[in-house]
Amino acid sequence: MTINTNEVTKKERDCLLVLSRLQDGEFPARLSEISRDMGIKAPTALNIIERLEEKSMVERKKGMVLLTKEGEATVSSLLFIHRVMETLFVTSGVPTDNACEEVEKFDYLIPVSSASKVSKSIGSPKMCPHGEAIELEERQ
Amino acid sequence: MTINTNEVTKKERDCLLVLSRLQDGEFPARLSEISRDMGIKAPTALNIIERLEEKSMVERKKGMVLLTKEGEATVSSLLFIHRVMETLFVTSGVPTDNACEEVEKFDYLIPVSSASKVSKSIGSPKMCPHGEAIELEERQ
DNA sequence: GTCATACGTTAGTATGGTACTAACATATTT
DNA sequence: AAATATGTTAGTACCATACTAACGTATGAC
Repeated sequence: MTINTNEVTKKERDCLLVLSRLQDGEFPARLSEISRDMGIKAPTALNIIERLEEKSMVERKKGMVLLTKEGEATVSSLLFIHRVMETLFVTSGVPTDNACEEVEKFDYLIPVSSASKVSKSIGSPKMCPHGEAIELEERQ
Repeated sequence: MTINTNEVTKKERDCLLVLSRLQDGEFPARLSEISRDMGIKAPTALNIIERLEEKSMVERKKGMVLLTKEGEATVSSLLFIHRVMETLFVTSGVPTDNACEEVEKFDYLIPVSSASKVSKSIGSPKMCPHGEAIELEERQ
């Protein structure tokens, strides 16, 4: 499977991550929850979700919004890239909260292959500053 | 003076760098040259230049397009950030040409303060992979 | 069973960034 | 004077982002 970062916009990226977080909870994500979490109105969120659907990253079934395999792979890449860059920033002296905010503005523009190389060169950290695992599910 | 990266769009960034390169030549930059260099039509380039003018980064005098002090400070920041990230990528194993292409997609979104910290943490390199100096004119 | 609330959806509109063509104005060069 | 280059204006277009208003559907309260 192709790892498809770089094919999403900033808000699509944000939506994918919200979706991934919600999907880990008890119930599947619903539009109202997504829009609330993203701080945008339902029609705007729907618009983003429909674009993600066209990109085969999301499926909808009876009001539930679900990540596809492709969507999950993209989330996995995005999280990996985000955490690598965040770790780089924090170990360089950027305060953790700043690092997170700053990195989310550009992480989705970095190829996973390059983030992977950067990760190795900073010692393949296993944890990001928030204590989340740094790992990549699929590799090509 | 405030260093104002993060206040430009991708094309404004590109335009500033083209402007900086042209300004180092014999003659001041002209619209036709800028649009040729950027690979876009004159009206599109003019539109970008007008936005940069509103941001006080550019001035126009009799068809000449000139960077203001603020514009030059922004270019200086942008080049610094670009070269730091490019160096990081290349020393991590990303081929030089790829690194340049990839980094220009997101360098303008990184705060100079963070790039500065990353620079120190990778040993304050003096040269980027293209042999250009890595330095910052103004610091706050 | 009806009413209210929540939710999803559609339509319409708006703004900003990027991009074009066509047309025109102005200046320089031949 | 005509041709060429350059800059400018107007009009249009597309995408991403965002909103409101309105409508349909469903679910739970009473």
